[in-house]
Amino acid sequence: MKTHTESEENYIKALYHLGGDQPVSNGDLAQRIGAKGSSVTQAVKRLGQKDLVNVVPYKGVQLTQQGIRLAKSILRKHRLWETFLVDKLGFGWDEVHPLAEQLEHIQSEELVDRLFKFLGSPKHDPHGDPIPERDGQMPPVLGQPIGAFTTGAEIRIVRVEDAGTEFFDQLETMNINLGNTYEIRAISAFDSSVELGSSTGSFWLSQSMCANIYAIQS
Amino acid sequence: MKTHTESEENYIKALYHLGGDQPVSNGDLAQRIGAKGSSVTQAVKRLGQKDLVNVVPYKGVQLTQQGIRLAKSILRKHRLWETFLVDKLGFGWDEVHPLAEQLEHIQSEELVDRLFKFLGSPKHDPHGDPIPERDGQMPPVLGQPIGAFTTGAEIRIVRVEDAGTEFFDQLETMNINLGNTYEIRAISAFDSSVELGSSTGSFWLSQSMCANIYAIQS
DNA sequence: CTTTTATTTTAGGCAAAGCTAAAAATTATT
DNA sequence: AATAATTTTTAGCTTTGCCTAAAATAAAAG
Ligand SMILES: [Mn+2]
Ligand SMILES: [Mn+2]
Ligand SMILES: [Mn+2]
Ligand SMILES: [Mn+2]
Repeated sequence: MKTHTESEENYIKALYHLGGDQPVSNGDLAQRIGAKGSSVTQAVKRLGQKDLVNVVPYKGVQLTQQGIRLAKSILRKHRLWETFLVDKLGFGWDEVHPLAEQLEHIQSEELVDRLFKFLGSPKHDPHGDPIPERDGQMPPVLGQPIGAFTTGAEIRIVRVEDAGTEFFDQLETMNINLGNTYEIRAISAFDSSVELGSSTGSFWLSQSMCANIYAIQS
Repeated sequence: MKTHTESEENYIKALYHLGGDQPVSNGDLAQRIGAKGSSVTQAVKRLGQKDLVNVVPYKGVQLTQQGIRLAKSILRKHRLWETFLVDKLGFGWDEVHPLAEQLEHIQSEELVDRLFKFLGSPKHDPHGDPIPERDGQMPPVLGQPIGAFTTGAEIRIVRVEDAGTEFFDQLETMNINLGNTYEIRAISAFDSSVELGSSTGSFWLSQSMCANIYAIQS
């Protein structure tokens, strides 16, 4: 197991996010990384020499098996650290991402294993995203958008999209958290907003809020 | 509060370790960092431009007030993370230093504050070294070398020097830990080794072991 | 099937951080 | 005080990682 720079790891993670095992265009990667295309061309050339990606000039970049393995291990660390920050240190789920962006680059298998156990061997992070296992297996991606249910359904919130600070703020002010259960009271034929009900009352959720909140039938 | 590179922070920490607020020679710094003198000359020039150090060519480098503040904040993080790794994740005290060397560079005041509280506002790290306070104040440096006590004294181990893996291994096999209490049974006039006694028996400690173990009268 | 537009790569620069080898300054020794 | 030994600095090179501007290629439009 060689050791990689933070920049390299960020490229690998971006590639995994954008394409999984499929090719990704130079432009998309540049956008995601926040660098210019020319920098990306260079960077992926370096990654190619380390057999982390296959590069076809003008066509796209694709993670190798080795690259995918690395991507998952970084994602595992990212999501474990987010879990630590929320569960143990009491951070809000909107605050943890930038911190995990740093912590995910700490290198130590031993540390990851111990952290995992310390957190109670979690399968999902504070946003409900699956935490890759040691061996690279992925737990299920949970839930479907709230808008996909029908009136009368009893649902439990299991995942939220990372849709920016304002979205998380809105969740907070509406007191919506993972694990909350609601009944679908109504779905507006006009604007697709949804009325959720619980023991404490009911409220309406806009379509764009609903699109970023995932639930399962409970 | 600007943000610093890992390399910069390591230079600052090395300067604090070697000289505190006093000047440090290029050679000593190079040795500590593990780089060549020429690289160090360049590096401290950069630090000088950021007002973290004062450089007098051919004479030495000295931390500024700002540099000292930074050094302490890094040391605080280093020791808090070591405490976390030992107290919460169950690492051995010989394993944590290299990990803390990475974790100390994570930037977030909020994280440090929360970690500090989570750990129970500790004043000393797992080796007994003082953890700088938020404001830069230093808790006392505890204890004196075991060889400094006289026969009959009741002592409690409060600190150990970082004298390498073999030293820590020896501590482990002898089951010596912070907080342990002993009676000084004898001090050899021949080789300055010390006989320590407890309820479970007694044993001899070599002079070089004693020199790296610090205790207080209890 | 050209021509225009958009994307990607090349070429040339720059800063951080390291290296080696040579020059300069300091310190130690006759 | 002069010379020898040690330490420090300069000069010149390397790699990573990012930039801008220009050239090359691919994709879209006419
Ligand atoms: Mn995240
Ligand atoms: Mn990252
Ligand atoms: Mn340490
Ligand atoms: Mn460090």
